[in-house]
Amino acid sequence: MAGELVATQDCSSCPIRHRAVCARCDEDELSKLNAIKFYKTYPAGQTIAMRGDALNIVASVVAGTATLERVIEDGRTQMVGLLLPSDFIGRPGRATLQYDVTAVSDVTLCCFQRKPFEALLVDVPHLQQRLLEMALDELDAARDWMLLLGRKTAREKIASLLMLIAKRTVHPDGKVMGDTTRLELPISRETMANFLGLTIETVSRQFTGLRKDGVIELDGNRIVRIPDLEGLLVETGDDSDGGTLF
Amino acid sequence: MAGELVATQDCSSCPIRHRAVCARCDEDELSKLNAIKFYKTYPAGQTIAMRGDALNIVASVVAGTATLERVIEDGRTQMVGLLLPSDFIGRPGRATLQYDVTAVSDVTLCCFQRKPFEALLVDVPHLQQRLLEMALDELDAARDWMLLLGRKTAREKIASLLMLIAKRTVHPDGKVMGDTTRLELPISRETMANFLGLTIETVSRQFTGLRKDGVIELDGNRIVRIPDLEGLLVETGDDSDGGTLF
DNA sequence: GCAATCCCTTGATCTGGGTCAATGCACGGT
DNA sequence: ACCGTGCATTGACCCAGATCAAGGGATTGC
Repeated sequence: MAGELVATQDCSSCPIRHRAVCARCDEDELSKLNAIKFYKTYPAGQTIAMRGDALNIVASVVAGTATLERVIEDGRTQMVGLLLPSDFIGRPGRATLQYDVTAVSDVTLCCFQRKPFEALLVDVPHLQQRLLEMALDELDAARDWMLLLGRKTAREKIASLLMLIAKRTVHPDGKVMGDTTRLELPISRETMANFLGLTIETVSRQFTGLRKDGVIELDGNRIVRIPDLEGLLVETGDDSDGGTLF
Repeated sequence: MAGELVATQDCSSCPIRHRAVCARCDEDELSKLNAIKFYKTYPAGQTIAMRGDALNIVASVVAGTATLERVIEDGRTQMVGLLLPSDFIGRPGRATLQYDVTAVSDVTLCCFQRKPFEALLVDVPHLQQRLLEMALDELDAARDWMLLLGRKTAREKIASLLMLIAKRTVHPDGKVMGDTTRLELPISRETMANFLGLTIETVSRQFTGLRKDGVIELDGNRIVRIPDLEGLLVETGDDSDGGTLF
């Protein structure tokens, strides 16, 4: 596992506190977490870990975007997880990794040594509980994603992806979407294709299609404006309960 | 939630003990589990629970096959979970159900009241741990499934499904596949289609295709014989690490 | 024995999205 | 300024799998 060691910081300032493992810890527990914690950064494009690697850390994403991918020998690739800030990597009780983990943008991870982390789990029940909650959330997300992969059309897939990114985009003012209709796509066309089970050509065509139909506006190829969110939802065939896809 | 109440049995004889929640319990813990436990059966085809239902139990599948499905308004259906004996339904901390649960064959569930079950989790850490393990297993399975849905061809999908059923089929002698090449499919063509993100016509055609190519033999439409397991694996493009799809 | 279902198969045809190939940028390096 | 390299777009064509439609057994009830 490559990546540059950055610094050991105090967990109380950990940017992921709001959603990740340390959110409910008291001072004592925090100091224990701090003792086994360190930060690493990876440049965009770098492989963070490969399928089959022994994984002796667990980590939270602090900044940037990473992906989990399954690859068949012939090169076909399916993304199986999109890791945005506050998402968790790795699992207690599993020594080896099932997927390739890749940094899509520059990524900062908040890492914990796996062994002592697991030991801590035994002492701190609410950590275990938090991990279970996160695993169940991921499971729900994975299942919504399965609906998308198995039954949605290319256009619906793109629309769902845009909605997903919108929901997970935190604007400088701290608000989440709704107020703004401007999105920065954190991933390339290829990454989207691997996410959606499409080819990059189809992704590209769908974007131009949506643009020509006036559903979205493109500014460069990473900025999307969605004037009429409702219109997009209609495209999505969205279950409107919002789903749990991240 | 319909279903006929069967009997309250002693947990030590619970057929799911080997994989489900009570596997590591001592006598005291077992008696606590027994206090909140009861069995229910559902006839084939019956809806066990609908998306949005308040779910005040959790349960293990003791016998039979059930499915978890996500349905879009226009009728498109994607199965997101296949529940075979020893699989677990429901989740602590979630009051409502995200998916439709349907009995495919006659199903017997070993049910626990959700509230007291959750209370028990707090007292019995290894139960919590077991649930986390199961959730992570399901997550791995879901992710393999995503690869299947997003990137595999119809034939590969069928082959993967057959392998999956083979792995989960327990023969009367207690052995799992390998020794036998004869499978009983627990699900209909339609259910398979919803599993694989295909139409029933395509599923049917793939079965005849595999038969004509000599890869499988059909006896009726629920019995499959696979003379050459290797041949099927070649079809599958199987990652050969076996994957974790159930 | 005869409908009526249910589930499955098979055929004919269509089409969404894949494949192959060319072109268009935006960039960093020399 | 000029290339090279890495995305993204666009076009032409094709094909796996969907769709539409017609039977083909089993099983059940009358």
